[in-house]
Amino acid sequence: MLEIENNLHANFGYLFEDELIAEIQEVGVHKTIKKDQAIMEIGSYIKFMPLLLDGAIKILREDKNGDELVLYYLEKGDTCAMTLSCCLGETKSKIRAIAETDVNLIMVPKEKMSDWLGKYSSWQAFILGSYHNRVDELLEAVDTIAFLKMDERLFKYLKDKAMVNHNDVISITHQEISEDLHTSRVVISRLLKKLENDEKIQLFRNSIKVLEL
DNA sequence: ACATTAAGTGATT
DNA sequence: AATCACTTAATGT
Repeated sequence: MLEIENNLHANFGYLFEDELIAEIQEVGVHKTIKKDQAIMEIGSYIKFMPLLLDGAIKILREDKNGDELVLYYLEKGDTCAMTLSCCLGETKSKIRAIAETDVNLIMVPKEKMSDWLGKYSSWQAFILGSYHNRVDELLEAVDTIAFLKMDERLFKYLKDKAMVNHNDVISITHQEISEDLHTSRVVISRLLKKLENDEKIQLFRNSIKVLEL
């Protein structure tokens, strides 16, 4: 429990007043989620708002055929923007969230969200700020998909992944990458080979090392 | 030794 | 950039 308290202070202390931190501790539930576990599914209602303490979360969009597309990652100190709009509007989630790494987070009941908006200016700033950040990241994702060619998208994907994992060696198969980027395995294999020839990455079985960060 | 899975490649659209 | 068809290489049983 002490650990969680320290964690809260470390990640959100510079943002929130002590009273707010205390309230979060009171009503929030600490949760640990293992790598690859789903945190939020498309169509599900949201009852809690997550505050990320540790780890990274992958945010995906999915089409009717079940094909996925990675939008962006959440890291410590972030919260999920989808939750914000869902909680306020009582709508279903339109995205899917999967734990990229083992994740530590605090679930805050959604009722508290609006309570705190009036009560704490730091909370208001945080909510507005993270909403702003998410919109930015979403626009970046749109740019990436619309304007970058597949090879650039792929390299960006690898760099982002290395970043959130704090590790330049990524454990993944070509097949899995192709699913995240919504393309085929053959295309990924070929582009990866090109990137390796350009000495931007090194290829191994089941893993890739990113050289240029 | 055999089966399975991951990755590399040429050809076609 | 997608798909097919095939090969090669690594790994599991």
